[in-house]
Amino acid sequence: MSTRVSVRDVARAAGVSIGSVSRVLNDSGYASAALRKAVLDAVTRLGYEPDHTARQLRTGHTRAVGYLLPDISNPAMAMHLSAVERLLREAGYSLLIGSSETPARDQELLRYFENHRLEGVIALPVAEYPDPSTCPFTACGLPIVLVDRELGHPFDSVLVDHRLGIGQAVEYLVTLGHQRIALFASSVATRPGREKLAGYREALDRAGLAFDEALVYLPDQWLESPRERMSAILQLSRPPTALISIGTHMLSAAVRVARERGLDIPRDLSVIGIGTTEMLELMYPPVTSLRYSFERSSQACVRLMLERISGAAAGPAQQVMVYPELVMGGSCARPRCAA
Amino acid sequence: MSTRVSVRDVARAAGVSIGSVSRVLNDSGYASAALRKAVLDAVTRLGYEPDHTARQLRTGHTRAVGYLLPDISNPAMAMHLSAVERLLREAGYSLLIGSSETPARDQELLRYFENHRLEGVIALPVAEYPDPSTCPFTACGLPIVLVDRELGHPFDSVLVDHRLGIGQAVEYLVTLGHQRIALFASSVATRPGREKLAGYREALDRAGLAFDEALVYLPDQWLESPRERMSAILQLSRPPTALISIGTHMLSAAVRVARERGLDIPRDLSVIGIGTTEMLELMYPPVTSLRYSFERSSQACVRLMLERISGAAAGPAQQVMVYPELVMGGSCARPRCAA
DNA sequence: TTGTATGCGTTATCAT
DNA sequence: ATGATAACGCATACAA
Repeated sequence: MSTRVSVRDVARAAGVSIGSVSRVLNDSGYASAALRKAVLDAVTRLGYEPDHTARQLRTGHTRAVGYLLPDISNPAMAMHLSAVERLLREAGYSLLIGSSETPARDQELLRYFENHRLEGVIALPVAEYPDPSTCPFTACGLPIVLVDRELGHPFDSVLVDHRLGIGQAVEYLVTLGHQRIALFASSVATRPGREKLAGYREALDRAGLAFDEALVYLPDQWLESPRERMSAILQLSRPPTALISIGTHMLSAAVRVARERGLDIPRDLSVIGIGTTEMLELMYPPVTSLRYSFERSSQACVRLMLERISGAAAGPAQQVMVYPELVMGGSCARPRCAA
Repeated sequence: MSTRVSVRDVARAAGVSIGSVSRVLNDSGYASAALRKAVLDAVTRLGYEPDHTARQLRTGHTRAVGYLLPDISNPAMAMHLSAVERLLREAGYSLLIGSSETPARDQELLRYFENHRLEGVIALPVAEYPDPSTCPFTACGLPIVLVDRELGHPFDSVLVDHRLGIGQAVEYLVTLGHQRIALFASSVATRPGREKLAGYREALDRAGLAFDEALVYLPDQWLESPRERMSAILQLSRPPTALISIGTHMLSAAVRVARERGLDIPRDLSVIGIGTTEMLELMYPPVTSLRYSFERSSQACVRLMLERISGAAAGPAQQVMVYPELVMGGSCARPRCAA
């Protein structure tokens, strides 16, 4: 591999100074038409491409942001990542990804991002830090946009209104006549699970239904699998007639257990999924589900990030709320023996 | 934000020269125990972190590789990406991702990666370039590892033996008594579709069955949706009794059409999916499917890349083959009226 | 309008 | 064994 051509080579070939080359290429300062042409000709002739590393060292900006997430292979996260990457690239930024399965990795990755002089971090921390003084995000000097997480200290963030969404789902099921509704969601250790549980309880209250702990599965650790829990729930003296569940894994496990027991969907069990269409299309009947737009969420993320980087937003942390909607499928019906 | 601490600050605080600081930190050259301690103390006291950009400019290596893929939100690709990211990071490298939906973007991204001085590129090009002289990958000076693609010019690559996999799937169905087997896969414009078609034809030949073009759907453009095609296929005078299909989207669409027509799986239609467990678990009965290990594929990718970067592999391009296996579910049965 | 010179933070090559 | 200094490729303040 021959050594790359630099500004110096271009300057020599064009018979001008390196300063002039730089000025023409960056449209900074004055440059006569003749000089301009000479430089541009030399550039194309030599196939010059500026070295990003050197420019970076000189100007101090990398035009790159980091994306910290617990698990890239999670389909929902991958879709969000995908949209963010596209939007940032359109804005001239590139994306460095880092997966952080543990809180310790959060800190490590943030330091890594800082040392690489990234200009900001979009993050879905795997855990929330109750104490701001030990929270690595608080300590990080970079602009940060949180996705559906709360970290005590106020950060720019894009939040999904899970509370509202679950409320709608529960109300819909109640309208159909359901009184025993199971909820499978993620741990209350992070915002999505916490808000879903809150929305669930609020909606039950509004409907005058009792909250039954036995019907909710919000695993902190996976001591008990969704399969096991679903089995136990179906053996209750008063089993649920409806299920609201997140994601592909939990939902598929729960539904399979139900079907293995001979239950028909929606005749014996109504089901509402939470997630994207794509994955849930596989089920038959198509599952009624709670969805929100990744596109909108990603746009908000990128907007907040760019505003913060450019300094357009210098004030306090901003929150953007994204609203889910209930998309009707064929997985819900009136319970068989409505009370 | 206060200005960062540099080697100079550390040197001053430790009462030594910047050269000594660098030597201690990089374990290069000599350093007495006393000097060593003084430097290390100053480093921790000031919280010094080396600037990656400057180091990069000086040493010429970025310890970063690019990952070029058509679509991050594709679950299979996301899983591969996820594993690659983890393995590379363990080896001290970071990953810059770039999604390229069109061939024009391939070139743009590769140039981008070159200018950013990445040390290599792992790529799943969206299209294959028949003419090596117009292939941007051939022009790219960086080490390249291709994932399940062939680009004429020999590149390091990790390939899946789709031909073998489809062969197994067809043979299994033939053993059950099927004679009309439909195939839904990606376009023959890239390797996966091409190899699948080849494996399909070979297996039919071996079984003494005729190839019927009407039963294969390998869309180049999506002029016709999987739904439409499946509808047409089921209206044939001799409709298929079995279906082999890739991915979540095609498979779910095809299966849904079949079910809407009242067909039962596996009684009226046997189904073999190609992809990962996770997604296909949603179906009931669980779908028999062709799988290969993303972990193994990713490991091979990273190994090839690191060998090429380190210079350990200086010879001709290497190919690593990954073999799929048929995982039994409950979506296949003998055809209703076996000939 | 253009050329020259300095510095970004490191590493590495020289002296000492 | 350690300290001074050049150079990586670029942008820019300043001189011309």
